[in-house]
Amino acid sequence: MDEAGYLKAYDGSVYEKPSVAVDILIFTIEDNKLKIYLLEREEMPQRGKLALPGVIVGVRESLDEAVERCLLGKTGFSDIYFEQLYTWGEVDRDPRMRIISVSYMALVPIETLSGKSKGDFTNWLFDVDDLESIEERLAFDHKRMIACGRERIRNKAEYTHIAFAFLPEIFTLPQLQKVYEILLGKKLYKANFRRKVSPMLTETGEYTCGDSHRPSMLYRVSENES
Amino acid sequence: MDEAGYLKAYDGSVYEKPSVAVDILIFTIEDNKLKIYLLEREEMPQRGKLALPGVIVGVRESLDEAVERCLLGKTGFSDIYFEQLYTWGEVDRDPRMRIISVSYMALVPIETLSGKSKGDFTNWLFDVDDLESIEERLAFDHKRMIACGRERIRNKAEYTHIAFAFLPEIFTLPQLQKVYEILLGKKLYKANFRRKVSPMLTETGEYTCGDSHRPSMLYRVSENES
DNA sequence: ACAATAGTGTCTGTGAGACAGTATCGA
DNA sequence: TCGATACTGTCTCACAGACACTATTGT
Repeated sequence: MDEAGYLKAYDGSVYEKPSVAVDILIFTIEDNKLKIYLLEREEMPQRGKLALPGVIVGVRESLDEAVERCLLGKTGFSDIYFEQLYTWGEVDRDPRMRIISVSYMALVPIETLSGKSKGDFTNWLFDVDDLESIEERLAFDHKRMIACGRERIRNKAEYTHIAFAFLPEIFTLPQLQKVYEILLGKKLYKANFRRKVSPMLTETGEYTCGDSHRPSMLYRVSENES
Repeated sequence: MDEAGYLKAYDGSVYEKPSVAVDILIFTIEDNKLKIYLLEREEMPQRGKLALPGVIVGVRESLDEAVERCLLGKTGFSDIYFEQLYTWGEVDRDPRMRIISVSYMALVPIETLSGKSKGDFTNWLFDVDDLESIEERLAFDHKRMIACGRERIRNKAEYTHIAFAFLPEIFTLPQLQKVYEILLGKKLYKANFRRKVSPMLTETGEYTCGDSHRPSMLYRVSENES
């Protein structure tokens, strides 16, 4: 019934198919800013413009597998948290051909990126809350995709634990608070914040040191949370 | 570069493409229950099983246009509220061929459905909170799609106004409360509920009558809301 | 001693939850 | 008058917000 890209209907007629891609919004926190990983396009059209990493979905590959293939190829990592965002299906969103894009977002601690990196990642990290400055350089409809991801992060920071995805296993409460403030885009009160998050954390008993001020206790996420 | 279903890569090789479909979860409220519209499949495979209405997305048609085409074809209506839910991309979710499904949910008042219906709709409406009883009759992976939609409704009922999509323009507060109770799956306190919703409603001044008890004021959603 | 940041105690106001009461229809 | 449902008043308690206070490091 399905032969290599054509769809044969019951009346025998044959239809063209759209292509399907996944595009990935890789977010991280660097210099107290929420940043996104973008690549400079090397091919026409839109050559030189900034684009999300993405791949065409193969016919024998699930969407999640395509995401993992893309993440592994672009960053050298597997084992990264990601979730589906939205599927963009306008006819003319890509000038080359009809292509439907399933967007995902991945959240990574900056330590992971710069640690085993191949190539210099930080050159390709852009402040998400200052997109205006690179607005003209963004390819296709990737600007609104990023806006969509930014909103999702803001919302999910309120009622889920995505903030932890930006931190290593062990972290301090001031670090965690800073992440929340960046994701939510507003200052928080220390005492209230600590009351709120402490029930889901476990003390390690260890402290930071060498900071020329009072040390900070190190925590990890409790077993039953995460 | 793109010829009728094949994707030609830069090295000249040619890849097969997946097909793309939209599947629609049409929800309504009937007999104080949240129900979903399902069709009995007339073709193999899974003939006789219950399936969501859906269509294959054409190459010159956006996802939203495909949804509208499907809604119009199955229900005879345009102008229905719908939103995208999730995109399902496992390789073997359909035994016939590789097909990626973008699921949407549509919310309609039962009056709209039964009003200008073509055919008897209520025969195809199933209680969403009693899926176990028809679990074996559900086609493909449509059961988990419905579960996904059910959850979305429960969540969005808390912080958005989707409840109104199930009601006509004019309604009473007891009616509205009942809708919320069905969507959330729990009883609410009358006084608290009224305090919460009344700020976004406008009184019409009209009342219900003939009900053998105290009449109920009729409301509509205020201009700046909805 | 001082700068700097970590961490705590406590007051206040708002709002959800719970429940008891009053109002108004048809029969 | 009574059954039934619409609608209102008010108490309590938990918790977010706000702010002032104490604690502990390096220099």
